[in-house]
Amino acid sequence: MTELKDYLITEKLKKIAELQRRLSRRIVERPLDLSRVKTVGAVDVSYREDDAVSALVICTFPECEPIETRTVRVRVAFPYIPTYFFLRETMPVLRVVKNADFDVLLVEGHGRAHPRGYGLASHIGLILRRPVIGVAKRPLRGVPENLYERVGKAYVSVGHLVDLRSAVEVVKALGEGYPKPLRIADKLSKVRR
DNA sequence: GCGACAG
DNA sequence: ATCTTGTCGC
Repeated sequence: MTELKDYLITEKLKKIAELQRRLSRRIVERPLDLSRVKTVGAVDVSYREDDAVSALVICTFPECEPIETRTVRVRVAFPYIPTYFFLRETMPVLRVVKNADFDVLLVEGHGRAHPRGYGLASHIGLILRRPVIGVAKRPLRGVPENLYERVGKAYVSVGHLVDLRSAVEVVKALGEGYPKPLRIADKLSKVRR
C-alpha cells in the first residue's frame, strides 16, 4: 500500500523535475544597476510543526537600515525534499512579500545553483517578475561551481533578473559573515514562531 | 545496501 | 528547518 503511494509520489516528482527544467529556461540573467538599488528585501521562514512563519525585512541599500518588517503564519502542505524545496516554501514566501516594495529580494535558498537550475529563489523571481538573489548556507551536491559563488559564509546564486556578478556585489555590500537582512529575517521569523 | 544533498 | 546538554573554540 505504501509502495503504491511511494510510486505515485516518485512519478509526481518526476513531473515536477521536468517543470523545473522547463521553467529554468525562462530565467533571465542580466546585470543589475546597483546605483538604482535603494532597498533590499530579505525573506526567511521558520517552522512550528506544519505552520510556517515567514518574515520579510526591507532595508535601505547599501546602508542596510531596516525600514519595514512583516511576518505571516501559513500552513504548509509539503515536506522538505532536497531539490524540491520550493514546493514547501513558495507559498509562505509569496504571502509575506505580497504588495511589498523593494528593488531586489534575497531569498534563503538557491536559485540557479540547483541540479535542474531552478531552486526556490528562481521560482519566486519568476512569479514576482522582480530581481531575486538566492542565498544559502551550503551548496547542493553535484551542482557546477560556476553557478554560484561564496561570499563570506553565504553561497550566492542567480534567482532571476540579475546576473551572478551583480548578485555577488549586492551580497558583498551587506556585511561580512551572512547578509544582515537575512539574519534579521531569520531572527524575526523565529521570534514570531 | 550505501550514501546523504538548500530549509 | 527543529529537537536539545553539555562542550569546544574564537
